[in-house]
Amino acid sequence: MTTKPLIDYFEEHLLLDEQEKAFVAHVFKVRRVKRRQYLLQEGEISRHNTFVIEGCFRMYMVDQNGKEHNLQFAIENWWIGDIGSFHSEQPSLLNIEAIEKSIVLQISKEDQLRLFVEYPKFNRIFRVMTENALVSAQRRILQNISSTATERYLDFVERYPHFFNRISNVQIASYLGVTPEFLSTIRKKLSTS
Amino acid sequence: MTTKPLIDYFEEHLLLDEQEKAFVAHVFKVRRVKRRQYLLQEGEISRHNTFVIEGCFRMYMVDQNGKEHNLQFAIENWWIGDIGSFHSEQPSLLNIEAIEKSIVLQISKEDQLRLFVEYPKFNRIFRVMTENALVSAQRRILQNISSTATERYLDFVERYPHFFNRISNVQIASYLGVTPEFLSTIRKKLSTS
DNA sequence: GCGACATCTTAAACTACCTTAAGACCATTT
DNA sequence: AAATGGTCTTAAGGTAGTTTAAGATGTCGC
Repeated sequence: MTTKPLIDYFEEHLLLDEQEKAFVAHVFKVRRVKRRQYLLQEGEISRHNTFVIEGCFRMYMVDQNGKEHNLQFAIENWWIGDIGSFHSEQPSLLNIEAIEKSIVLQISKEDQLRLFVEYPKFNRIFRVMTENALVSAQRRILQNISSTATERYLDFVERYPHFFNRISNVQIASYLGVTPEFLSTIRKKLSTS
Repeated sequence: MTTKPLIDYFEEHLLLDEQEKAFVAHVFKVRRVKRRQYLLQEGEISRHNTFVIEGCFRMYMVDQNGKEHNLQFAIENWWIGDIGSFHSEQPSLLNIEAIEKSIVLQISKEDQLRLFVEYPKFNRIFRVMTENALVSAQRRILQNISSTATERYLDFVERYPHFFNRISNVQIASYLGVTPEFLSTIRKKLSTS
């Protein structure tokens, strides 16, 4: 039963009855993804919401100079997707790439709407999930406008130790908003002090 | 009827019946706020969710060096509040200060829970509102890690022309994550080119 | 009309971060 | 065994942003 981690996740918010569990198992589809494979590419419309069962992803934007900037990582029990594109049905500016061989559960927009209409409880669960994501995003904004790169790096290591062990420094630098070279000098200063 | 702008706002998402409108008018309380008065101060628990009828606010954090960093502004028809503290009932790290003499509508946590339970439609409205806020926050994160201060300033002016005319450059600099002095040199360079 | 106070600007010295380029160290592929 | 490509590091010179201090302007209470 591949949907077990997802049902467990939902039940951390609200308990589900058998009918709801069955519906979740029915509308979320398993998908296996190779390393370097994309769930979403710039220009496409995001048609699915994705929950990670196993593996690791990054979501990034490419700027005018062709440089990549990581907005988010996702590992086991995290959600990933371009909410804006998913809702507005406009082409996405983001890319979602598997950093490791992965297994995910995906729900389509139509099924998610059915989920909300037929089982209103999920409106509430998704509202709380989104609120939590917003709080994290606000934390990161404040950190970006108030901290040095060194402070941001230390906070990242402390806050996401599991990410830190799985993700290359190139990707972490891109998440923190510095060049890999500068992250390297930060790490050196920290290790020799 | 002071709640009209709020009901109009809700109805941009979903139409309300008379009962729902009456409940909204009942649970949202009008509050008048002087310039420089606070809706929330660091260390307090956020007990209300606030919708601005008239006036202007800023929400900011104070860092270890005593410097203020603006997370958000809010004018007519915007929401403002520390969602994290409101939900977790933990002391807030944020301050919300009136930049202008203002009028707001506030709902308590208990009433908001009643709203969600008795009129489930609002779960959906608030979910969508929160999703939109999250998309904006993500945009800002990407901009912070990928753009120069000049680009961020130009984007701010274009995106929020009404803010731009009402808010001092000191406050805008604090929102953009630069010193007021540097914002001044940015503005000079832009005006002489 | 004066004093007190906030806002905005300018400039010089300083620090954080970037660019470019190169070399070392892997893990894969051929 | 050699070639390839990704990761991490080091270093030198450049640009973006900060700090401090000072002066100009404007606004408000009295």
